[in-house]
Amino acid sequence: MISSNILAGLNPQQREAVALPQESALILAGAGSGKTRVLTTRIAWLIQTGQSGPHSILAVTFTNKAAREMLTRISAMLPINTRGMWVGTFHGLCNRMLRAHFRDAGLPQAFQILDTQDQLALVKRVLRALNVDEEKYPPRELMYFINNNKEAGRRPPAVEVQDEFYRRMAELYAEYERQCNHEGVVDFAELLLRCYELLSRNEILRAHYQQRFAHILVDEFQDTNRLQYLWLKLLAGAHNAIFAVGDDDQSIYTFRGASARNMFDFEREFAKGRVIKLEQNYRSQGNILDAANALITHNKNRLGKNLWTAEGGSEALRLYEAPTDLEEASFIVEEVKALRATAIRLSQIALLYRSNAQSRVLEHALFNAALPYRVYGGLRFFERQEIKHALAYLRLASNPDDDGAFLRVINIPARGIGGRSVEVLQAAAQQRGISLWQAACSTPLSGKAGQGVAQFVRLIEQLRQQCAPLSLAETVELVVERSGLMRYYEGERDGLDRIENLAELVNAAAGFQSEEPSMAVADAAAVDGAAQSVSDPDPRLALLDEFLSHAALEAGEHQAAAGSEALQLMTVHSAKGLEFDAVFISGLEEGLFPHENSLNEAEGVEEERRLMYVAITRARTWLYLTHAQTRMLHGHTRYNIASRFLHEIPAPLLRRLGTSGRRGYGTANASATVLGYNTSEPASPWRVGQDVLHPKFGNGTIVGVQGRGSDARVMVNFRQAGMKELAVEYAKLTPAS
DNA sequence: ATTAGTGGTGTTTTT
DNA sequence: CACCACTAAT
Repeated sequence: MISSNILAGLNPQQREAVALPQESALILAGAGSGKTRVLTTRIAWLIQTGQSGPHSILAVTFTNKAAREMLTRISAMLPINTRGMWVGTFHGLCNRMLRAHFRDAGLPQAFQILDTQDQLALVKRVLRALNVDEEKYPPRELMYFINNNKEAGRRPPAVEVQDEFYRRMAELYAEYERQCNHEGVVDFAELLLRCYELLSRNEILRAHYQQRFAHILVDEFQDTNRLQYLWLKLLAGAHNAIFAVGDDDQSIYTFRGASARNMFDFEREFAKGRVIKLEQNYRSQGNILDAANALITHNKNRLGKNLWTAEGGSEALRLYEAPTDLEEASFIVEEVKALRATAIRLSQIALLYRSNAQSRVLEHALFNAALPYRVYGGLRFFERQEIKHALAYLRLASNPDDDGAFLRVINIPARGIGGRSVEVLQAAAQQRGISLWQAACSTPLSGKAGQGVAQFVRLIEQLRQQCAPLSLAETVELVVERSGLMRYYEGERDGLDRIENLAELVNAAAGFQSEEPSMAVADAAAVDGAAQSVSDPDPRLALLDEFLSHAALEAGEHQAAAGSEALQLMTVHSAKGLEFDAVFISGLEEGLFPHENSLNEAEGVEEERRLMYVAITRARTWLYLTHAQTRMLHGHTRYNIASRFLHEIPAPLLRRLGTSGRRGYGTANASATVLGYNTSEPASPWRVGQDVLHPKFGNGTIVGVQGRGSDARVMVNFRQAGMKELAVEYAKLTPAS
């Protein structure tokens, strides 16, 4: 049997999972237990044993990285064309389906996708158009409100309103929707909801896809939200098998609506008891795994699972307490150099942190030490200002009713159209129920602004015509040139980088068109018996729209050359699914990790702990845990105590490195300056780590001190009342043991 | 209309 | 600190 090749090297549980019959099942797979391997091998096995063609397989992941990884691995196992398979993120797959059936979904062919920036801008525009008080209805909050509701599958009428505030929020949600439909744009959540509604309302399409995808495989199932669950359920119908792989201990996206409930529901509704646990870890050495296991047992809400490894004992975890964040960074630099000297590749070393803001200090130190590094996250390629400008022109060329794109570039480069003129256009558009573009075409303005608008209209019209016969790369090149963006940045201060990025955008387009022949046409044509849903998309325009979708959905993950020998810097969230020989987890401080915003939420700390669990289990051999006594944040020095998670790791697993750990308090003058204290001043009783009693809030621990003398303020974490900032002069604090 | 400068404010994590 | 929204000066 050929299939024995594929199954070789798997342990009994993995093998059982891969070769399950065609029924739904839940695979509870711990970190490093070969989850991705099982998933990809399952696909290969289904195909190789002739149980399924590539055409019948749909695999969903959460990140584009994971999707690519999966395709690579499948191609390595089987010499087949993976084109027939649907492999991608929920958003990517929904987009693909909506592009193929835009008419049935009630969308214009050239519908555009809003990223978070665009969405927030649109929300603000809606609020402004209605003269809503932004103090009372903060744009951000409205955006979350909209997204949360969509992710729960609720359109405005279905929103439960308890009070006036939420009644109004629901109204604004409806207004936002109206505007989106007008402009032909969809946000991330809309992709999912719209696709779900398309399938649930259109029987022909639903039947088609249900018949097609006999095998649905889901990675990182613990991260699915309600709507995604319902979407899967719809697609599975009564007969298809869902093979779901997940780990409740690695659920770190509940803030985005992910719910462990889905795992319970799935087991009940689909798997019906077919649950396989993968508990053998092939990644980490003993001590690292012991630390992870010990940590996670502090969580109450678990399905229960314990990882073990056949690997023997190992290096202790290394713990380092730095006086400042700067010294934490230089410690890391030194250790990285030492690791490199023992022939560890830089690309096998990761520096992890809780929030993106922490990367600056690290980057600075690495730069000075001339260590090559690569930062994931932060500002991505397609989110850069100059790129967004260029994309806005492209969007207008495809869909001129996109008001967001219109506003972004109406006066870039400057055409003499100021806020005043834009307001006139907006008023005209609103009054007549038309887009800004239509208003610009039909509203005569006087003077310089009028000329500017006319010039802009002509430019866009020219672009639309001239692009028609061109390839994607040529289109992008033309737009970048003719829009005047190149010239505009030639005159700017930091324009050089931006010009390079614009050139890079042309390259990206060239790469895209060669590797991504338009799918929408083929997908639509593949639906037999649904002739009315087959639209007649112009393949060239479709390719431009696919490129624009790609820009929104995949914001350009690698900006540095992938695979280059560089240190890997990223947040813990983006490290999920990856593994490294050596891992540094930095900033292990109360308030940072666990993040202070999570302390007030009911399940907040448990999620932070899962996050820490994810971080620890990224490491194969070496794991460094670092924290700093003081840290610059938001322009202020903060005084932090060690993260509770450090106390939850058994002491014998840890080895303290370096200093006395107390350096910086009172001894060296340099440190005293850093701390902002005058060394001659008597030590204040209010110090980080001090337990205190407050008449109203009860017992707590000081976690931060700011200022001194009568201005002094302390941050106290109260056991009952949570975090409070108090002025020492007024708060009746007493030291407690 | 555009620019520079100011002051106030907020902030996790990501498709 | 960094991003904004608003104001004053060109």
